[in-house]
Amino acid sequence: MYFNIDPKKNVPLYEQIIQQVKEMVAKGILQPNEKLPSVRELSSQIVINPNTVSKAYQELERQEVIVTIRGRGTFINDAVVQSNDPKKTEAIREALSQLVIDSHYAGIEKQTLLKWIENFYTDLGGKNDER
Amino acid sequence: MYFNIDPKKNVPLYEQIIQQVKEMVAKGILQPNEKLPSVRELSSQIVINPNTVSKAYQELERQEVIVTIRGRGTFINDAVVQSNDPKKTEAIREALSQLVIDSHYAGIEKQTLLKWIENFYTDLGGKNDER
Amino acid sequence: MYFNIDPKKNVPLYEQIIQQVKEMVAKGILQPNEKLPSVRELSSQIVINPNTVSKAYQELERQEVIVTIRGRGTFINDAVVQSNDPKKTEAIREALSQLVIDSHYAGIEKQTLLKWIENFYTDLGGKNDER
Amino acid sequence: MYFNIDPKKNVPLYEQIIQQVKEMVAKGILQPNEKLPSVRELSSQIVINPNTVSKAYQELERQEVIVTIRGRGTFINDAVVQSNDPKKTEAIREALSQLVIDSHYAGIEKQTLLKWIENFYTDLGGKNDER
DNA sequence: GTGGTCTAGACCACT
DNA sequence: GTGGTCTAGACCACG
Repeated sequence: MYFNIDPKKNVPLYEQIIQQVKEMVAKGILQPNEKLPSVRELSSQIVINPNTVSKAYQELERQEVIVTIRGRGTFINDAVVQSNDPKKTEAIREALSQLVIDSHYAGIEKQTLLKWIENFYTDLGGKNDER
Repeated sequence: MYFNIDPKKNVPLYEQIIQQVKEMVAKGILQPNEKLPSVRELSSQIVINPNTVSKAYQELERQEVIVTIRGRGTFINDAVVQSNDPKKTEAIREALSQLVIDSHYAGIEKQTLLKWIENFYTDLGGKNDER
Repeated sequence: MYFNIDPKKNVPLYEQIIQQVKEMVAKGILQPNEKLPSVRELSSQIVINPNTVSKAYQELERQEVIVTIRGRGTFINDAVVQSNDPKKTEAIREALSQLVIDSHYAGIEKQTLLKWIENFYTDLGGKNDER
Repeated sequence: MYFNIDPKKNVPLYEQIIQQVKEMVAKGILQPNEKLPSVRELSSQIVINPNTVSKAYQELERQEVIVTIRGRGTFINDAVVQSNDPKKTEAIREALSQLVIDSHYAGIEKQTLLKWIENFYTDLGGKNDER
């Protein structure tokens, strides 16, 4: 459970936690039913306000990535829930569109983008192999 | 020059303007040296405060997408400037990484992402074909 | 943190703030990671609108002189970033050229200019001596 | 009489004319009593609004760089008038101070600045030799 | 008419 | 409490 939180980024701290938990789950670093550190533990580990960690956990629970069992703690959900929400899909499509345009201005070629995507999926694929 | 500004999005209004101008330039809808609507014009067209449009224009000028000539107006820059800024590149790489993870949770397959990218580049490529 | 803002100058207020922060950083009066006054604090201190201070801070952040951490405040950047931007260099060269011509008309001699430059560098050098 | 006017610069057009006339006079390219093009001539030559040229000429006359003789035209003044205005001197000193700080951030070394000044004075010196 | 600057005042997200 | 965004309205320099 190593977090890499950077307050200087303009991504909110709680959002960074969410992203990294989801990333670790997607990559299989965090396994189903594995226990997460408590809010207090994590907040002292990454030197952050407990409320911020709490907010991240609440959002992760809402997204069904983790579940909280009263008195026992928070755990990774059994299975990755795929939302298949059309709104979410459209949002991602738009974000990708903007990313292509930004790449254009940054001088990044299509091949580079495609290669990156392949690599990112390889990272996720490692998880599937272990199944 | 049709803008599609949505105040309900959590993307700031001025950011939406920036994105759409950059998109239109990248797609060749806006040609080099073409005049943009004046701050007042655009602000009344999309029913927004002039200061907000002004902020967008100033940021676009900083990115060298447009140039403003005092007392005359703002114009698309002669050539698209590609920054080749390593920081910008890394930021895009990270954003793409996060996008892949989000796609994973949204149930979007790799093939879909790759197809979208191809399509987006076709939109940009149309500009080159006309040259 | 003493600012000397003069609304009568034709230099914009936000530009005066930028200049003075950069000056204090270059002279070592403001140290890396030091906290700047909050937007509201500074705006009430120098009797100016908060938006104007905000604009100055945002530009300083863009120039990587300061970093802002959400909900916590703004801080001097760890290291002074030297841009080495050819455009910026050329702009300074031109400004210096104009300044020499203006000096000519103002009856300022070359030796005076050279002496002033030496003095200004002594002010900056004091910082290096303390290292 | 070649002018190099760039509307894209954020220096006002009339200011650019003033600067270039003063530069040409200081370098001896324009000699005392030499006739300047009329407002209409110059405005059509550099494709600019006549009012803008007029404004530049008025300011140059105020600074006693040129003189207008009714019905005959405008001419370079007999001698370069050196103002020795303390306010002007202080303004130049401040501008130089800011320029040194900007150089610091742009990664320009003191030696480079000094060398540039020497070069600029060599350009002016050519005039003195011809006297 | 053009953009640039500034003020006053409001609301919001983040910590 | 922190900065970020937006509105409304004003004044100014420039062309």
